[in-house]
Amino acid sequence: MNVLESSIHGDSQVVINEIEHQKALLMELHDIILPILYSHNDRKQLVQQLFQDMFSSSSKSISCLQLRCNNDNKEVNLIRDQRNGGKHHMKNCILEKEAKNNGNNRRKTAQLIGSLVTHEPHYDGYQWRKYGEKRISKAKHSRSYYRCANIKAQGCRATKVVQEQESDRSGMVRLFDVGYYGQHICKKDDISNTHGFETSHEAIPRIGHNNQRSSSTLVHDIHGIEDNSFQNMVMVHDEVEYLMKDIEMGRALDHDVTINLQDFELWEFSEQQNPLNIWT
DNA sequence: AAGATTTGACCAAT
DNA sequence: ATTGGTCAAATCTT
Repeated sequence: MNVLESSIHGDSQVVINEIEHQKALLMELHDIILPILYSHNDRKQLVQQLFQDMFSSSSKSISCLQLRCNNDNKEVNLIRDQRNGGKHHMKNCILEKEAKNNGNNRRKTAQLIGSLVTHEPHYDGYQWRKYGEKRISKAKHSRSYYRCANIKAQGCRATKVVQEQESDRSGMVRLFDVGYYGQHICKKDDISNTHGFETSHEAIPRIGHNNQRSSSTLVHDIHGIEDNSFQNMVMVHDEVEYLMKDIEMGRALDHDVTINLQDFELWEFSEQQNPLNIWT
């Protein structure tokens, strides 16, 4: 790994830290402002919605960055293996083994390839179809099971499992554990409806409010960018759009965060191990 | 009508 | 017997 690559991932960590910092400040501001507005119910609702939108937007940015880093690492490793003619063969063997196990679909056979904790479990750049939900003993929230939407068209057998965590601060923050199983073998833009960056699953309902969205989180018109040599890459430029929106918000809150657009494009070629340790 | 989600049933693992 | 992952019919949405 060269110095440039190292600095690129370092930058992404800096951005994540800054956004986390913004979120913390937002929470503080939220706790200060809400009590002041106790007698102005109409404004209070609006302000609460604005806070919710800003918080949600920051969370999306972090999710994007985290997943981005992970996908880069996986893709880069794959490309390196292809160059070396080595581990890639092993990967194919694993996939074949998974396919052969098809007869036993009642038990999970795909290996866990990663997990993360996020506020936006449905916002990871892939399209998923829910195929089950289960109440888990001793857990407050049920667990949801999703398959890649490309299973029919391309036989992509990737799945993910989402479960909301029980911890909760002030009712405003909801955290979800997301586990990813099996590698994506699909090209994402083969799905008929690729306008949404989020999964087609309905968005997580907002707490203590109707589901109307303010202008800041209105429908994002996002389209995937496919690079033949980097299939399954997430949509770099669209993430940058999101990030720029969040940076604008950061400026509004008087936090000076700078992002070099070129850095994000360069991530596709970096070879560093996961610097964030988000995949456990 | 087609596609997506919900939900109870089924079944393997423990 | 219990748990949790998956199936598939029913239902909902577009």
